[in-house]
Amino acid sequence: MENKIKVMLVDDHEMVRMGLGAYISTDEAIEIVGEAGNGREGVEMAIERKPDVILMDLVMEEMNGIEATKAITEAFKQKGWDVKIIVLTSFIEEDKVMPALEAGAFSYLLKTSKAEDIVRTIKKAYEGESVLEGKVSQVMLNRSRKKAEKHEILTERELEVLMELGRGKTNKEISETLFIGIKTVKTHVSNILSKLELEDRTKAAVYANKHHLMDDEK
Amino acid sequence: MENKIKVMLVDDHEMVRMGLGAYISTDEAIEIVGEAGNGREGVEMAIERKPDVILMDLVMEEMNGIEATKAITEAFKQKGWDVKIIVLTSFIEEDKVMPALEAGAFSYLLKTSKAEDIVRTIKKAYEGESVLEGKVSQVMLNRSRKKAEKHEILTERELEVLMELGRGKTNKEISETLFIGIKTVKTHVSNILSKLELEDRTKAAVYANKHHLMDDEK
DNA sequence: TTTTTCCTCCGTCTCAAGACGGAGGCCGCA
DNA sequence: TGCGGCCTCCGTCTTGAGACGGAGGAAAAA
Repeated sequence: MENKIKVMLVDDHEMVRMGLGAYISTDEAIEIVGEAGNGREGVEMAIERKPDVILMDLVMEEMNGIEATKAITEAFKQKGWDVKIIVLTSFIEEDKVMPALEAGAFSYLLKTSKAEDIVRTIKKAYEGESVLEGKVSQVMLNRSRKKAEKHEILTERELEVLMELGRGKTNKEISETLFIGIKTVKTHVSNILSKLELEDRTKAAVYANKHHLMDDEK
Repeated sequence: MENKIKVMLVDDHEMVRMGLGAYISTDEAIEIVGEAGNGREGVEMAIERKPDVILMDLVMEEMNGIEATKAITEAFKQKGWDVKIIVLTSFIEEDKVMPALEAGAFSYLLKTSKAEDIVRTIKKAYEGESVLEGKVSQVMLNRSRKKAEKHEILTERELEVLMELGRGKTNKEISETLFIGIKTVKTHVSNILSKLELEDRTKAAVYANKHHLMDDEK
């Protein structure tokens, strides 16, 4: 058979690559054309070997799966090639499902999946059919339903203030950080509290932390 | 050769078990005597098959790796048997390293380890030599050095108050929750702030959240 | 037993916080 | 062009927060 599905593995766990490789290769319709241990390698190898399907881990050093996915889909689009990327991850990381799909991931599977399910997903992906783990679609539903996250009704500036609140700063400190007057900060804080239906800055700080609003720097 | 090292795998990722199994079995000195997909199965199977070494994942449904490790070491100790449990996990989960070792884990490896390193660790464990991933020992050092986690110098009562602070409560609310006077709450808060070298309750709330002090109920 | 530590409560005083009202400037949209 | 939303700043007023000092009781340590 000439037209085997060319599959590439990108995962920093050697044993996972071995396990996947071992099982997948037993299927006659599939052929492993490469294995990469991190995102960067994965991107280079993908461009070099033009696989049909890529199994991509998310958590990796050097370059994570989401960046790699984005890089590969962009590169392939430029060249007019086609590839289906299946994200394969250890557990459902809420905040990574959507970014992964936005980056161009085609399917989303958990590593706890049975080997035969993975093979089935590869074949379906090759045929153009997307597979999302049951729990994944639930997460997406939650997203779109809970989309009315309270803090999304805040203006940009108020959100900045809320982030500073989340760091535990006083009005004075915030005014110095954002280069505005203390009175202005007070106004923003008041608006934030009423919009979020909170009583005081402490509750706002807790809110900001629980919603991971300041995960950028530190 | 009769005396092969009897190894058991406990991991809910089928492909990891396959990968490990495939590689390990190629070594003549080692024999896989069982594979379990969660902690409970693992415990039962361990008691039934008396392996010499167990490779144990931490994150599993049904019963996690730490509980399983504890259960197995206790059961084996009662029966006078011996077993070395090697924890094999995806990434260093700070809070789980120590509990795992306390539960009786003998070695601690990352899944990013190369297959041959894992085999080497198995053999060393069988011979009684413990192997800890480099980063793991660093974590332990950090622990013992940073052991002076600020909030550990707080009295029990102050810690309770800090937890309420972390939930964003006012002095009045705290006084009602803990059935003490507002003045008393103020005293505690003052002491907490000076002990933790913080300026106000908001910073204390952020501190409590960052250190996951109220992860019990909600 | 004496001493220390911790939890409890009281009052006073100062100041940051927050509510409320008002106002000017900028920008996008109708 | 005019309207509305947003960011900015001002003042006044009330109150919760926090510092400071003092004190009693219970329980553990010396």
